[in-house]
Order: sequence, then C-alpha cells, then structure tokens
Amino acid sequence: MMELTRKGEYAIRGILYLASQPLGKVSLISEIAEAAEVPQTFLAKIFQSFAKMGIVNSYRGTGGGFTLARHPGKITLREVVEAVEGPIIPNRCLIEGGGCDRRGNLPCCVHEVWKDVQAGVVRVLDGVTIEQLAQKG
Amino acid sequence: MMELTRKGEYAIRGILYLASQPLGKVSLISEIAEAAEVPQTFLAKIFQSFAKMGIVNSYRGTGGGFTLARHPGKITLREVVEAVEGPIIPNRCLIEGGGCDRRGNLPCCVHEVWKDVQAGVVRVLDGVTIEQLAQKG
DNA sequence: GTATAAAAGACAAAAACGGTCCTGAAGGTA
DNA sequence: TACCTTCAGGACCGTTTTTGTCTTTTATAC
Repeated sequence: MMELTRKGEYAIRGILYLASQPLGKVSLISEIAEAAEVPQTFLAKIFQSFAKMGIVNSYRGTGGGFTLARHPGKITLREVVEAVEGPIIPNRCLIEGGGCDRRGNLPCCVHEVWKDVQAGVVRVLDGVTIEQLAQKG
Repeated sequence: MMELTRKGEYAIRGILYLASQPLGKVSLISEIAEAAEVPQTFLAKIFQSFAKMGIVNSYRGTGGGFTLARHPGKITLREVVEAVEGPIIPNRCLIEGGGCDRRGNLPCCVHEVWKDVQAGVVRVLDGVTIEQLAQKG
C-alpha cells in the first residue's frame, strides 16, 4: 500500500541529476535520461510536468534543454513527487469536502485519521530538499 | 498518490459493522455486506483475509458466520488496512534491504526519507482502534 | 531555411483494480 | 445417510492505471 510508482522514482532520479550539475547549466533530456537510467521518452513526459509546475525551466531549439527553476535548496521532495503523482491523498474522502459519510453530509469516522496520515507524509516530504538528497549522493 | 483502494475502504466498513454488533454475536457475510453497502462476493474475499490474519473468526455451516477475534479495542486500523492492502511500503527500496542504490549495495539517498514516511503512517494507523472509530460513527 | 530540442497527443502492452461465478469443504440437522 | 447452510478457494473477466513508444507540431538558434 501507498507505493510510489516508477514515474515518481524516475522523477526523483531525474531531478537529482539536474541538482548535481553546475547551477544554471542546461541539460538535454537525453543526457539526463542516460545518467538517471530512465527511458528517455518517459522521462520527457516527466520533465514536461516539472516545467508546468515551475520546478524546471525548459528551452527549445539548439542549445536547449532543462535547468532547475530554483536553487535546489528551495525545491522539496514533496513538490517533485506531487508534480508527477498528483497530490498526496490517502483517501478519496479528503477530496469530497467532508461529505464522506454514507448516511448524510458529515465527515466519515475515519476522516480525521486520513487527514493525520496526509499531514504526516506531507510534513516529511516537505522537510527534505533535493539539495539535501543530492549532497548525500 | 498513496490512495486507499476500494478493498481497503470496504474492509474498514465491514469490520466496523462487526464492531457495532454485540460482542460475540455471529454475523453472516450477507448481513455485513448489506449493512456496509459492499458487494457480497467481494466482501467475502476481504473477510477471508481477515480470518487469515487472525482479526476475525469464521464459522461454517448452519449458524456460521464471522465474529471479531479480539476485543475491538485491541484491533488497530493498521491491521485492518494491511490485512487487505499488504504492508505499508511507500517505496520498493524499503523491501530490498538497503541495496537500493543503483551504483552499489548501499541504501539510496532517499531511503531514510521513505523510512520516515512509513514510520509516520504506521504510527497514525496503529494509534487508532476500530473501537474508537465505531464509537464515533 | 534548416537543424535542433522540447511539447503534445495518439497508441499499446502489461499490470492492477474491482468485481463475479463456480466448485469444494466443513459443519449442522433430520 | 442425505441434505442444507455457510465459508474457502480458484478461475475468470471487464475496466482502469501504469509504463512506456511513436509521430507530429512548435519554438529557437544559426
């Protein structure tokens, strides 16, 4: 249960490669894919998501590629994971805005527990930057 | 990401029904399914898992059915969820026993983070019993 | 213009999810 | 013994998600 998919795994590997490069250096997706050992076309999709979320900048044409959009110390693991996997939601009932009980419009009896789980996971992932991860190697 | 499946949702609903019944009362799967609004054959599979994990007792033949195997205050939400969804493992690397780094037999740089996530989730779910949930519900 | 590189979308195999159905086994009951 | 009840176990099946690939388009540099 609660398992990260390959996409999330690849996303982390890809962004960590960028973080390991000199700040501001533009990297090709082919280069990142090779270094991170991820299928190139799949990684391209992942980096599209990153670009949309403002985690990386993308440049087209000759000399194009990707750079981090911010200092790696300002990018959290949570952002990276959520960019490709969507928000961290242990149960649908957290989306339905409190009307999750089957007999009415109140929160179900597990609602608060899922909120606690969510908060716990978010706190851990928000507490780690890709700079910290990159330093560990 | 990290979403509970229907199976987990149904599992909780089913066990909560049992917890709401007089202690020791034997309930038919058909009765539980109707009360919990879950497809009966599907719920039957779920209760098979419960029985294997020692959460419920099952009895066959006339007068058979299911009872809780323990007092509801001694059954945690974690047990219920894990019985049907498997162990809480945010990343495969937690299974591989430390050899998750691509360049060798060491833990990867995110390993400790996943351990923290896992520990956090487990702590929350272990802190809630189905008795507590049943009282609220 | 032309080469380069990312963006976007269509497509597809494989796995997981969300069930159903059927047979068998175990336990009562007459 | 025969029969009925109830759970156990496995086969099956449609749908969705995952894990990609491939092709076309768009933006940019030279």
